[in-house]
Amino acid sequence: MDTRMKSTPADVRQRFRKKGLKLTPQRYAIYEMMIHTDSHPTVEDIYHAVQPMFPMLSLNTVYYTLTSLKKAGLIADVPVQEGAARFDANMDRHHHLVCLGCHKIEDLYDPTLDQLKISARKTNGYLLESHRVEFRGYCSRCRKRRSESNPKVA
Amino acid sequence: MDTRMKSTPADVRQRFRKKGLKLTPQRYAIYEMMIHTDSHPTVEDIYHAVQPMFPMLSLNTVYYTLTSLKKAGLIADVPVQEGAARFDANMDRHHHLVCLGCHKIEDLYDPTLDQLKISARKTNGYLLESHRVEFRGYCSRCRKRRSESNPKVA
DNA sequence: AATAAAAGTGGAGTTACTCCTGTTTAGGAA
DNA sequence: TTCCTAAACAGGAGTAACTCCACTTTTATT
Repeated sequence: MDTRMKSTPADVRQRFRKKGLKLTPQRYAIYEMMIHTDSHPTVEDIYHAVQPMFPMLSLNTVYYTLTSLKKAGLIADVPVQEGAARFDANMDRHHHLVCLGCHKIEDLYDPTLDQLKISARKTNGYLLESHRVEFRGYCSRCRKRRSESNPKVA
Repeated sequence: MDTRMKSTPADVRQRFRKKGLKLTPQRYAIYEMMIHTDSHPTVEDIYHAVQPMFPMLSLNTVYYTLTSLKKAGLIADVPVQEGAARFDANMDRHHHLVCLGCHKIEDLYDPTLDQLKISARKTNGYLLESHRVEFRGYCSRCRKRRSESNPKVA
């Protein structure tokens, strides 16, 4: 179900090579970190996770690396209303569940959503490439916090 | 189909009152402008459209007004990957068609998309409030521009 | 007409990037 | 194995898009 599971160092090396990306220690660490989380981290999150291994790491390098990985199609970014950009190394077809309270983003796998179509008439002349579905609400923790301060909300 | 059509000045006055919003000339002009466009304008777009009528208008007022209108549920913002936030005074249920070339956003009405559901098991404990669907591609103008410079793309 | 809360203004401050310059390094070629 | 060049890295400066603050003005109510 998830391509991230079968990413040995050799897999990563080959994947980078195929895209013409050089494999530097910093870049490898950033990509590794992203592959092993499903938290949709921000640039800051990634920087703080990787910086201990590379004390001289520049925030700039994180930005540059994310841009390179995105161009190569190895990661994607998740559009959000609030705050900093969020990134995702899970390139399998999926959608998102977004918490309106804590801004947590969870993955949602649903083949029905993958197959959504709209009639040609409604595409308005667009050549469609993809679509995404986002469900919004409150995660269980935020629900609890909200119902404690305001018993009216479920 | 579109609540924006039946917004006379009296309607707007009443709508504001109901939400406890004072009706100032600046605020009225901003809301009016938003009601009469389907371009999903940015803060800058709104400022430039309204400022000629109010030479002393502060960009800050536009931000403050948009925040107030959003809190009151009279407008919504559209999450986008690139650039500044986009706003929408069309509060009817609808989805969006986003151009990857020029970042134009068009409205998409489709009852099937409105009624999407996911199984309780997949909601992961979330209390869902809403969902949105975004179709991405290239609008007719960007398609033409792209096919001129690169005949391989449709 | 008086009043209080809300709204408007301009300026300073902050966040999240983005650009620039110079240095280092990966990976292919000699 | 060393050499070479494009790619990648680091640090600093610069910018866009807000956000906050202090003060003034206006709205809607009494």
